[in-house]
Amino acid sequence: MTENHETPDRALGRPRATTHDVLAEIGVELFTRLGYENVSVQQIAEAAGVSRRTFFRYFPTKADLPWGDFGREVERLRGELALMPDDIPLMAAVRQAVVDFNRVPPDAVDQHRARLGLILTEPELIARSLVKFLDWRRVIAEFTARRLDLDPTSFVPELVGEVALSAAVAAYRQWIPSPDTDLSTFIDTAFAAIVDLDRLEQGVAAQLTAHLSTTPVHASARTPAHGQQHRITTGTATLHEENADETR
Amino acid sequence: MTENHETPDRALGRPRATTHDVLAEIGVELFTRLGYENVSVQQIAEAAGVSRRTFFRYFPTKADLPWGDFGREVERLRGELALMPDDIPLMAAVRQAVVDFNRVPPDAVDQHRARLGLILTEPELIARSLVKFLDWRRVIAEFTARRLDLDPTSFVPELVGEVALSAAVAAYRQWIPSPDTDLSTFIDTAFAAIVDLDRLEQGVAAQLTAHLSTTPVHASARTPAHGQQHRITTGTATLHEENADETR
DNA sequence: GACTAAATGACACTGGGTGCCAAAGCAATG
DNA sequence: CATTGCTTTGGCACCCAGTGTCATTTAGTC
Repeated sequence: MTENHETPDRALGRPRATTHDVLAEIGVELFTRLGYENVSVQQIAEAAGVSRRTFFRYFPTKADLPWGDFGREVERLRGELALMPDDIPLMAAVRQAVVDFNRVPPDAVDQHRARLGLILTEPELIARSLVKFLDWRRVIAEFTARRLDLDPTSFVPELVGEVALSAAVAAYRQWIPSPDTDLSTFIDTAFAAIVDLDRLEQGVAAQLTAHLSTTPVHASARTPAHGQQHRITTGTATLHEENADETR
Repeated sequence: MTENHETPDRALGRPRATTHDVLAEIGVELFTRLGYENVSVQQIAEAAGVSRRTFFRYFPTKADLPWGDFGREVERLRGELALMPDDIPLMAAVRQAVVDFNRVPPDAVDQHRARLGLILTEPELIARSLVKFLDWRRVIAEFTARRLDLDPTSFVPELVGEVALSAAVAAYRQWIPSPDTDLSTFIDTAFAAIVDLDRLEQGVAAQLTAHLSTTPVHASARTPAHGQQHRITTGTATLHEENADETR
């Protein structure tokens, strides 16, 4: 009930006065324009032509607004993972699924950046993010657990979930303030870097940094469709390869 | 000012009526006994013989209580990192520093477990944890940046900070509900697992799980003093070695 | 004893979030 | 067309977290 999926059937009783999306849009607009703390729920409700009380029937918290229907998104991630063939190594599958999950249509990129910017900038929203990502992490952990035949709450699955989230968040943070960069590339690189973490040396890291900050959105960094093809099937892509590709 | 360091000098003006530690202790006790939401700041203040207003002069937020003086702890982490010789590989140094940082005297283990249990269980405290750990992560990132001669806000340093936090949190979560286990071992193993993430196979992961859940606190899992000696100096400890050690 | 510095306590106020209940609005039924 | 059933809304009262303000307390110092 926390995340209503806007049941499209329902035709009984008093009609709804608004939607999650409308409230979210109004809210994000006000937040980015006036600052999160300077906008009260009262204002958002009024702007949407709804009572304050009703707002809290759509969103349990003011801080949940920028997340929209995140429960739906989490299910999408679950779907991405379900599409991964069993013959792909675990981390390669997670990596690919997270990359696919974070692909947004070009015309929605700016809005997406604004949302993530809000979420990872405003302290109260940063706080909320961890709670929100609990389910996201659990999906990764469950996938890992299934693959390795372990309990989803055991060490390795939880660790993989945690690490995957790390990769995503670190990538978000770098991507947000950098227009004309590709989120997928950041995420993919983050996973590659994690796998090769123990080989970190000055030269490698520096080149990686340079590589990212100057790489525009280009075809080679995007997978064609949506999980059918797998650019990375061996799970052996490393920092060195990334750099070899750059310093050719 | 958010985290007062209980300046021991000061002998002017009206004396303090309480301390951070006293409030924290009372608060944690009430939280664990009655539940976080069922305890108001009013109650805590009364129990400490202080006005509600004064409580908020010691802690900016109710959710900050279980953290005590975390700013001091972060500085301790910085200290641990500063002790690491330059000839130790980056990740090995981070790993060792985080392990050392999380070492608590035996008589304080139960209390520490209670605190972490609260922090990682109660939603509102979970939320606060991310904000709290921002500084913690930054310390790791700054260390990494210094080592690699990069900007602390660039990709690799932030990623290392994020990943290190992942390791710690995943370890906490496994350690909390398991009395008679050693936190250091969990953290150390988490780092080892991350470095070897791409080699994850069924057998390895399962053995790792079994290994951890049955390993009591024993001497070999603890480093003698405090950063002088380094059990892991090569940075090449892997899941396989951990298991080789176990399946001997 | 007057002065100064620092902390406390009381009060008022804002805003988030919840419980409760009457009223609104639409569909189906008769 | 009026009634009934169902669901959502809106208004109200209320609790609690957190903040700004200011007088008051309690020391040490001159």
